[in-house]
Amino acid sequence: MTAAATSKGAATREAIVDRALHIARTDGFEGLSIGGVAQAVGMSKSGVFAHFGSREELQLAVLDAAAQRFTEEVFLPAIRERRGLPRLRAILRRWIDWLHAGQGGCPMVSAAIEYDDRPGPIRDRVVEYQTRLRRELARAIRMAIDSGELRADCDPVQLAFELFGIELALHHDARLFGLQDAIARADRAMHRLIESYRA
Amino acid sequence: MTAAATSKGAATREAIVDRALHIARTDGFEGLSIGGVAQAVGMSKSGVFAHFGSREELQLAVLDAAAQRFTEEVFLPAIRERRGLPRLRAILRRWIDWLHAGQGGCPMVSAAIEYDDRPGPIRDRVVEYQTRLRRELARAIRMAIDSGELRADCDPVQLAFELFGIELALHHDARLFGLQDAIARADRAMHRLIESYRA
DNA sequence: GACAAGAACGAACGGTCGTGCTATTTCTCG
DNA sequence: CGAGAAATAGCACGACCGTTCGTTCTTGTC
Repeated sequence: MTAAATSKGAATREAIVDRALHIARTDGFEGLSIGGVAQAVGMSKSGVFAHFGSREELQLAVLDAAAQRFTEEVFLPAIRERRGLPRLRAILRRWIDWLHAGQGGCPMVSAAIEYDDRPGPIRDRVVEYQTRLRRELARAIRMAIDSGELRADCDPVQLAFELFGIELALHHDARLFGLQDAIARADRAMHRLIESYRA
Repeated sequence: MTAAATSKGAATREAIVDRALHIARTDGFEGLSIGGVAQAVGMSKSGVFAHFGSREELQLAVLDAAAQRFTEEVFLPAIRERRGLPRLRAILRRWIDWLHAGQGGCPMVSAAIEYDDRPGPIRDRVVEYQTRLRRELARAIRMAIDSGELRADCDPVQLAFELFGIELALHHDARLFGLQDAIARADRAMHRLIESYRA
């Protein structure tokens, strides 16, 4: 049937994307090459190529995979926490963990810097994911306002911007200056920031 | 003599670096190619190559040029302001201007993301420049503490970290979401942050 | 076990990459 | 002006790039 016979193909495709994501963490998305990925998964170039049809499609697939994992490891577990500050704190906590989980930098950060000046499908999708991320973060903040834990005059979008900045600085310092100091700085910055918005 | 006869060569070398810096703004440092730069300045590949001896030396020269311009346009003009908050504010002001002055993202930000996981001379120099930047920023903050404008219990390194995060978020949002909103967010965030450390 | 469909391979393509080498042009200075 | 040095061009090289094509091997179905 039309929907069947995808067991083997889908499995190797997943394996390819997984390895490619690993490569993109250190070499960036523009550093992804069909040949390099093929060698990493132990396949031929044309074998890898056949799964995507173009390099750009491979890059998009890797970007999608990165976004999906971020959602699964940062946002989804956090909804087990009570709405409001606990959930917001859980998101920030897991976000920090995410930034230094695997080796190599966050793929979404790399993609944002690499394509912020290059129009095309990849940039479009980066904007889409970053917009969604910021919206979800603002949503969690808004819940903390509604529950009375943050002040009513707190602008969720503004706080989301400021928290995002701390995550970026953490990402930067962790990779360039050292992990432990960066986490301490980020923890303290977030604590100070949230306290300044406390009801 | 050994120190003479460098007029013409140095001039074209500067022109090459200037154009290369322009390219690196949009394509990143890994996007720099001898051939691409040569075409941009209207020279032959080997002509450009002779000035640097390797691609990496060209990349380093571009990185140095970016750092020098940043110092000239952000830090040097700010020392005309009185020590303390005015000078700190001047730095932040010009830093914001710098981020959206030329088209293309900030080369130092690109370099930091591109090489944070790639050991080598380029990464080493990026770390050096970022360390210096953070130290100078902390120095300006310390002056504002000494002058009594910021609280004595303010940690200069911590505040420098937090301000740096806002600049990164500004850079990110300006290029992905739009300049005006990002500047407004960053301005407000910096104002809030500094007020929270006011004596 | 036959057969069709999917998956992977291997070779080849035009192109660009960085890097040498050798001429040739251009500048500099006595 | 002319000698010598510096600057640039031209060409070739091996390697890798993304992509195409035809073939082979594997897989699942009757």
